[in-house]
Amino acid sequence: MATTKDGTGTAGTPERRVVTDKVPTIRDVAELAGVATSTVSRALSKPDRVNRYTRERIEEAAAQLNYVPSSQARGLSSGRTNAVAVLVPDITNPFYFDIIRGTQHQLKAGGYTQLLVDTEESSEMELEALHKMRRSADGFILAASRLTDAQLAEVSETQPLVTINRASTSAPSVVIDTPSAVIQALEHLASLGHHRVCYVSGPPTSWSNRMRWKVFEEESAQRGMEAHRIGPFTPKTTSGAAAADAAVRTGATACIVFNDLLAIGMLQRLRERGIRVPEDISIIGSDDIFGADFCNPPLTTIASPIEQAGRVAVSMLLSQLNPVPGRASRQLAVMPTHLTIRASTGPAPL
Amino acid sequence: MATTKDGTGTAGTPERRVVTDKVPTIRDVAELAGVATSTVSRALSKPDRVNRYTRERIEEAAAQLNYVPSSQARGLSSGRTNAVAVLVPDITNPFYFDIIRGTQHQLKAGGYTQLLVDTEESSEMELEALHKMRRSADGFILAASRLTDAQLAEVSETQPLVTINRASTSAPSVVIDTPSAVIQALEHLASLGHHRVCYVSGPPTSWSNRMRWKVFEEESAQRGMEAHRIGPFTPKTTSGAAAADAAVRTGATACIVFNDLLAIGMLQRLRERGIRVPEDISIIGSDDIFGADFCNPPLTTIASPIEQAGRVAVSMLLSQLNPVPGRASRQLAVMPTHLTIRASTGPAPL
DNA sequence: CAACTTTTGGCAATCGCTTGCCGCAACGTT
DNA sequence: AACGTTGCGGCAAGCGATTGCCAAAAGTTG
Repeated sequence: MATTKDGTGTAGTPERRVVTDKVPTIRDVAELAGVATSTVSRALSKPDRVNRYTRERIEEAAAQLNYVPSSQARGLSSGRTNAVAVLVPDITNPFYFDIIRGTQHQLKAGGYTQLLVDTEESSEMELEALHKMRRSADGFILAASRLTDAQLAEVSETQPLVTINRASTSAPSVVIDTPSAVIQALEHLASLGHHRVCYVSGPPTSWSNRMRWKVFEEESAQRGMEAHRIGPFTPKTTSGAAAADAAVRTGATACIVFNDLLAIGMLQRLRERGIRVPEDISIIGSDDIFGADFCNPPLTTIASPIEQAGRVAVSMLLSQLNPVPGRASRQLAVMPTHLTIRASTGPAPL
Repeated sequence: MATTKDGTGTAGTPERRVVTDKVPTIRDVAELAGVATSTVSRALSKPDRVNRYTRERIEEAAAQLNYVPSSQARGLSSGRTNAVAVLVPDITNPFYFDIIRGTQHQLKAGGYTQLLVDTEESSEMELEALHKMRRSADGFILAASRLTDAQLAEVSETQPLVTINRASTSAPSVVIDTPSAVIQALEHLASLGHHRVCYVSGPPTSWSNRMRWKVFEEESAQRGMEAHRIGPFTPKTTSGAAAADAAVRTGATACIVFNDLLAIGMLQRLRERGIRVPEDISIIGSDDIFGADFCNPPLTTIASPIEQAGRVAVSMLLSQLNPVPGRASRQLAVMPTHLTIRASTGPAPL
């Protein structure tokens, strides 16, 4: 700050031309450069609309005054805010941290500001945010939206949005390749000799939860495995105890768990109860969140490039906001998954 | 801007007054309520400036139109943006997640929007953000600022800000009670019979890192312990391996580590090398981040209410932004700490 | 060289809201 | 009864940019 430069002469009190508490506006720049404000505006946002020489003069003036355009004013007159709201169901959950990291990164790269909102797993709050921020965001990224298809369709009618982990016909989405992931996991368990498997369910409003169970059910049937299902559980470590107990009661020798958080909670409970993982029961989590590699035992999990999902979602949104005439924007991105095998899975007990 | 307005009656297709794609402005509300826009504005932001009856009529009209004021326009004319920027050195780090969660929560409660920025551990980026967002945020929360005292003083001159984990005479701050924390930790180690202790240092630009070492050094001297120091290390799990190796080489029987991330990384490396924790070496982390309780072994750590720190920081900032005449706003908040003893510390080896 | 097209920059109208100032009523006060 | 007070609402001037429209200047063309 306090850039003490004074370009021209400014004879007078030397040194004191800068700062002076008042922030410079486009008019100050225009004055200094000897042009109209409209020209400054153009020079700064549509560079080829003005003569190169003029532009340079303006840029110099702007730099000299340390000018930063007011996003407020800009937004008001242009209708764009250069901000994108990212809605997540639970900031507490490390899974979303990765998404946030991805979106943050990509938004910054595109010159956008990220408005982070926690919807607390509630579709009402989600709708409310969508409504209230309508004016202050150019678009929305909905991570694991809790909205119904109808709501989603309606909302996407009026505002640009991209969903993550929630397929939808009405809005572009980034999804994880669940089927393939679950199949890989079951394959892994089958090869270890497991026959009785259990799906530990997450929030019923979660689309990905429903998807996982669907594939789990079909695929285990196809392999002649006995499929159980317990839940729903809140996807937090604290629900792990209940989940673990329920899982044990089913008699299953292996579980595929809605997410790592829950899986880690189960791990803790099982250890408390003296049930050995993986000797007595195998656990597979999902998401490969921070911590999955150093919990005890390290968790076998369905890994996916979550951060990248955030990035891709942003790109899709931005290309929707600033369409390139020729190219249609992508409507669906499927992120690949792979099974990261660690120590929480092992041969089925005899 | 294609504003299609026609004020008066618009008798014609009945019923079609609502929605019609165009978002309602304050003028629409005023018209519907039969008052001037200024009255609407007041009714909505300074309720007792207008007659109760009038206000109700306006509120009703607003509700009917589904009116949401434009934060852009509001900001432009009022000079306030109702947004606060939260600057963190590294969104990757779970420690900051807790802060973000805290600030998010409190900001929402106060009707503010959170603008999240990752400064990537760089003081330049921090300054740049501070500068660029000057107009778009009413205030700043600097978590673990990397600025020098002088820079901080200068910046806080022009914009309201609160620092977290960084004491400063120029700006209100929320800090962790480091001395007490380190003393507790050393006390714990002493009682377990440790004599050779090592401080595993984090980023040299981190104020809390410097503080911790200072207290560590003084206090261990006072107890006649042999104090080593290694580092600096990047505070990430990946640096843990180097840190672990260096720590072992010092011959210390216990380490206090700059943060949990690094400590967890060390735990992994030690385990790889077959060095037992806590039998061969004890490890104490700091922050009690997500994962500290379920890593292997669970980490003894200096815990502090981080999320609350975020909340407190926001309260301090907001009370600075909207001062209550009578009450001076707090300049310093010290968050208490306590040692959470888990399984990574034990008696010194013989 | 006249007629046209392109570039380039200025004018001024907005964008949607806030707020200082003013005026009108309805109420007390002496 | 004349004169403050107060309470309440309207007028209109901005806030700081963007942008449609226009005119002058510069470049092209036959």
